[in-house]
Amino acid sequence: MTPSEDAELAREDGVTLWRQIVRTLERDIAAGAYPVGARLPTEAQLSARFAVNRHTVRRALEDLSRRGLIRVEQGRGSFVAEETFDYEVGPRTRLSEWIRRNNKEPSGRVLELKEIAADAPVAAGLGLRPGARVARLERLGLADDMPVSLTSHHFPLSRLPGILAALREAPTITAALARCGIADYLRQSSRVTARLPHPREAALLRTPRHRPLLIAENINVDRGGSIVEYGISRFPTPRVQLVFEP
Amino acid sequence: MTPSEDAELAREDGVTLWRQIVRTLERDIAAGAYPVGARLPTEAQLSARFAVNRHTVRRALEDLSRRGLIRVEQGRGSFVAEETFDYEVGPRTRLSEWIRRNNKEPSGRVLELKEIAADAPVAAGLGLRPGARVARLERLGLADDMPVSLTSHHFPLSRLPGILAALREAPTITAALARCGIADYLRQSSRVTARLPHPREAALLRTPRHRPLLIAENINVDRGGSIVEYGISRFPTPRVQLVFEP
DNA sequence: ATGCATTTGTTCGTATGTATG
DNA sequence: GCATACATACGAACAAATGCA
Repeated sequence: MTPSEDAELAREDGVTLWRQIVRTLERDIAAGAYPVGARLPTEAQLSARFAVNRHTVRRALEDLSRRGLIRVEQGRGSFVAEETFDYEVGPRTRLSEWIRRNNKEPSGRVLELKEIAADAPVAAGLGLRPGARVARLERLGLADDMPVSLTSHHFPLSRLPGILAALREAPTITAALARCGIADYLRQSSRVTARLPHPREAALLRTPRHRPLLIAENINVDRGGSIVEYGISRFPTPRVQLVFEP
Repeated sequence: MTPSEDAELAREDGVTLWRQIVRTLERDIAAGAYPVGARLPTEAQLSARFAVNRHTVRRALEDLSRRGLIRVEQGRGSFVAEETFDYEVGPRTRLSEWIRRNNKEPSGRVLELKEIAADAPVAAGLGLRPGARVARLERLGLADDMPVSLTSHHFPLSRLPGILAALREAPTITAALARCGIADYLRQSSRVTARLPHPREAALLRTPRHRPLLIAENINVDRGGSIVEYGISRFPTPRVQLVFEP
């Protein structure tokens, strides 16, 4: 499938040039000339193809971008928008289940697993005092090999002495907590903010440096209400969006 | 309280100079040497104080800025970050009530109020077809004259024919909906993402252009479950954070 | 680390067509 | 017909982000 050959634009027929370009590109995308994720021609190429000024092309691209059909990245180009993941956050949502519901193959890569002393934010999240011993697990979440999350999990070693060994052997956090006697746990609260990624985060999550991350700090409690985990998750936008339903 | 007198940095001790500067400034801020909102010394002054190159100071300031402890403004200086608002989002949270709970004086500025044709996202949010008539209210939310939100509210005119007049006269959305017979409404879902602000948004919310906004799309329903409002809220980070509790 | 080429983003200015009164 | 206002379109130059050698 190739882009429309007929690039002739009708001037002075009551339809603005940029709107005609929008229609043409929309047809090309719908017809599969530019598949999902593919890069469109550069603005310079498009302005040559349609024999208009680059501004006119930009206006058309801006319209397509606003309506979510394409995504424009400075210095890289314009791309046909790909599917986004809606992470439906509920009290017992588990990342892997959510990925599976989206018909993707979940996987994870452990980046770090060790015992550390809690710094101020971690201590506050776990309700401990700074310096307390905690287990930290940093993990990259993937859906069909596309990174969707980067999470630092923290577990209080005072309450869960065997968690380090359990995490080394168990495939998931749910399984590791079960080995430590936590049969079930619930999300008590989620604090959400956003910031630009550090270079390492951008590389791991395969996202441009100027594209913000969603940051979610989660506190998970056992059935008795005691805190068993404090996690800081980083999600690449707009690839991942969080959906909260009461 | 004055800044640490001891500005000596240890070289070649395994901790980079900029990280030592970070620690020193963190201590100074925590100790109240630089109170909230105060301006830090200029980069030149700091580089003299620590006897390092200005680049090294900048690296330290960048780290503090990333973590939200300070806020750097081109041409003005660096300032100790002010208090942040945690917006606790529940099924019946109202922005003005939340601001009041934070001991701030809520106010709002109507930027736009008119009837428009629904574009695709708005139509999807309201469960209408594109082109349907909707009322759109754009409003800047303020807490003690500090901008905390910029929201585009959309109301279906088919269900709420009198909403435009009601919004012109009523001070709040809750009151306007009450005039149209909606005594109560609930948040059905919130979709959260993030992006960098447009220039207009940055100016209105008084936030730097490289600081991301949290974007929350909310769907509000009446007691019967019908959609009465679809809103797109933009919150400046890290001044505002969203907290979801089930 | 540095520079370079590529690409999008922004801001000037200018000209023209269209709708309005 | 004329004056005005507004959106459209074009041109040029520079800024900023990215990727690569």
